[in-house]
Amino acid sequence: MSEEPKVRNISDLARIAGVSAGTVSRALADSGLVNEKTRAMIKALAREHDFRPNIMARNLRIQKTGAIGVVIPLGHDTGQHISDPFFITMLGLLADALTERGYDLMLSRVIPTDEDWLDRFTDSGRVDGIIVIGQSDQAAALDKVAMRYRPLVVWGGHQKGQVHCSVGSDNVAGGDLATTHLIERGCRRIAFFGDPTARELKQRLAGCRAALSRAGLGDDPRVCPVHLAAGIDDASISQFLADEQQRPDGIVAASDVIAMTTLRALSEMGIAVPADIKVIGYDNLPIAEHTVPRLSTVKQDLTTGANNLVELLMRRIAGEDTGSVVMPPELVVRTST
Amino acid sequence: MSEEPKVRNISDLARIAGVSAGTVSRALADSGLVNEKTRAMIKALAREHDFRPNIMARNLRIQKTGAIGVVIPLGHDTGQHISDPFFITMLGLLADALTERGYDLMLSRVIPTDEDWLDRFTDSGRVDGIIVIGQSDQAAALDKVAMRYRPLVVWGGHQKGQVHCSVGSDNVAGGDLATTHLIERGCRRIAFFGDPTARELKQRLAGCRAALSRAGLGDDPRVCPVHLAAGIDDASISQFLADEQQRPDGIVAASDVIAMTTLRALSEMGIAVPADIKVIGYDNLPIAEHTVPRLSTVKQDLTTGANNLVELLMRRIAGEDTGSVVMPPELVVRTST
DNA sequence: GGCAAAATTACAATCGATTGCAATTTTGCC
DNA sequence: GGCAAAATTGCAATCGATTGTAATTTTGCC
Repeated sequence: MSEEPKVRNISDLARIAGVSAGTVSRALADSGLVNEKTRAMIKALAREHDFRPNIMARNLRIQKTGAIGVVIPLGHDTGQHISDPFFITMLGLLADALTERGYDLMLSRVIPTDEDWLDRFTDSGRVDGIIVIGQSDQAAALDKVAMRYRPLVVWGGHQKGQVHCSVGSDNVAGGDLATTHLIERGCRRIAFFGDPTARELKQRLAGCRAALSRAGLGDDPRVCPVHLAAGIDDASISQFLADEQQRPDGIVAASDVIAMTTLRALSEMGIAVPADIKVIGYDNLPIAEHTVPRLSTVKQDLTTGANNLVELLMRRIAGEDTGSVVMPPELVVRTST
Repeated sequence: MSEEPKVRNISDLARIAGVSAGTVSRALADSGLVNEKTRAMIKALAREHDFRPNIMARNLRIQKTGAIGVVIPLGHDTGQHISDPFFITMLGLLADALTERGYDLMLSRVIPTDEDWLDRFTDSGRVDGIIVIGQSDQAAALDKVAMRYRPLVVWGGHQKGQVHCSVGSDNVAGGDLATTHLIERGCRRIAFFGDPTARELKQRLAGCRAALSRAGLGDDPRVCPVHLAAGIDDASISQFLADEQQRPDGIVAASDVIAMTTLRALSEMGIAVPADIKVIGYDNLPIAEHTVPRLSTVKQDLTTGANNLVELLMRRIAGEDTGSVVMPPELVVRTST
C-alpha cells in the first residue's frame, strides 16, 4: 500500500515541513522565535500526522523529569496492599494537586526491607522530587536520605531534631483533643486502639496520656495494638473487650479505619455505642461518615495537607530549605460519642 | 573545601575508574563482556560515590519507558476526587502487580472534556502502555484510541462489537444474580440504585430487569440514579423512600459505596435492614464488610481483575491482539439480605 | 619467541528533543 | 539600489546511557 510512513520524531516532521528540526521544536513549543505562518503550518502538519514530541527526550535535554514520585512504605507486612482509605484519599488529593502544577505522579509502594529502600527513587533521575506518605517506623531512614536529598517531603508526625521535612497534624494535640472530649462526655476508663510503633500513633497516644493525667485519671491507658488495615484485628478487639470488669467506657481509635473496625466489633458483641462505650476516631475520612452511628473524630484536613505537601516540595525542588508544617487538629462531634 | 565533585554521570565515574563510559555501563549492567575484576572495581566505586545510572537516558536509548500509565477518567464532575474506594482498591492492586513485573505506575486522573483526552498519554512517549480504570461514558472514545494504539486495556464492561480490550465482571449476570437473590428472599418490589449512564451500571440494570421479568414481576424497576461518590445523594435517597406506598422491599445498589450510602440513609429514617428493606451491593470491597448490618454483595474479584489487566497489557505491549476478559460474578450473602 | 584465538576494552553512533550561536533572509530607511 | 537592523531559520552540541564494531591486550600452543 502507498500509505506514507508514520511520523516518528521531529526530524521526520521537519522533512515533511521543509524546515529544520530546531524550527519544528520551537514551533511546537510556541517559541516567539518562529514566524507565525511557519508555526501554524508546522502545527497543522503535527495534528494531521498525530505527532507529539517525545517527553522523555525533552526531559533528558532540559534535565527535568516532569514527574513526582509518591512512595508509600507499607511496613514489613509483604501481603499488605494499599487498601487503607487514608492512603487512598491522600493519593487522590495529591494526584489533583500535582496535575494542577503540570506534574505526573509516579506511584510506588515499597516494603522497607533494607536501609536504602528510598535510594532507588532519589538517585534514579526518574523523578524531580519525592513525597512519602507515612513514616511507618522509618523516621531514621528518612532523616538519612533528607541529609543528602533536598526535594523530599513526608506526610507524618513532626518531632524535634528531625531532619526530613514533614507535613501532618499535631498528633499529640489531636490525641489530647480526642481524649478530653471523651472525658467531657463522662468517660473514666479510656482505652487506646492502635499500634504505637508508628510515630504518628505514638504521638497520639502521648496526647491521650497527657489528657488523662491532667484529669487525674492516671497516665497509662490500656492499649490494644489494632492493625491499621481494615478487617484484620476483629478477634483481638473482641478479646480485649470480653472482660466486662476491665471494659473501657471510652475508646480513642488512632484512625478512622480502626474506629470502623471497632464499631463493627462492638455491634456484633451487642454493645451499644455511645450508650455503653463511646468511640472516637482520627482523620475524618469521607468513608467514616458512613458508620452507624456516625463517627466522632479528630479531623486532619487532608486537602490542606496535600496542598502543603506539594507546595513545600515545589519550593524544595527550587532549592529552598523549608521547615515542616504542623497543622492543628479539629474535633468533629457526631453521634458515636 | 577540598570535597571531590559529585559523580553526576557515567562519564564522571569512567574517569575515576580509568576506563571508558561503555565499560562502566556494561559493568553496572552486569554484562558478560566485562572482566570480573574490572566489574567489581567499578561497582565498588559506584557504591562509594552513591552513583546510579540515569533511567531516563537509558530508556531513551533502549526505546522503552519502564512505566505504565494508569488513567482514571472521572466523568464530567471537575470537583470530584479519587475517593471511590473501588478505584483505590484497584489502584493498590495494580501498583503491586506492576511492581512485580518491574514497571513503574504513572497515575493520572483526567476529566474527559474533549474527544482526545487520552491522546496526551498514548502519544507522549512517556509510558509503554495504558490501563484505564472505568469507562465512565467514554466507551466510544476508548474504541477510537484502541483502533490505533494497541497497548491499552480498560477496566469495565464488555459489549459486543467494542474495539478496546477490557477486563471486568459480567455485569448483566451480576445484576441478575443480585436481583434473583432478593426475589428468593421474598422481595416483590425491587428498586435499582445507581446512574445507568455508565456502561457497567447500565449492564447491571439490564441484568436486574431480566431477573424481574423471569420472575413475572415486570421489567421496569424504579431507578434512583444515586451518584457513585460517597455521601452525595443522601437527600435524594430519603426523598425516594419517603412515600411508604411506593417504597421498595428490596434494593439493588449498583456498587458497595452506593449500598453504604443507602444503609446509612435507611438507618437514619428508622427503616430496619433487612427486616423492612433488603439491600445488596456490588464489588465486595473490604470496606463494605464494615457496614452494619454486614452487606450482601456481588463479588467481582479485584485481585484477579488487576492481574488480568496487567497480564493482557504485557501481551499487548509485546504485540499480541488479546480479547477481553469477562469474569463471572459471585454472590456473597451476609446479613443485609 | 611467534602466532592465532579469545578476552577485554575503547570508540562513537544512537535514541529524540532543546537551544546557543551562526547564517540567511527580510524589512525599512536613506 | 544599497545598507544596517531585525527577523527568521539552520547547525550542531548537548542531555546520559547503550551497544555494534573495531582496536587492543591477554592467553595458550607450537
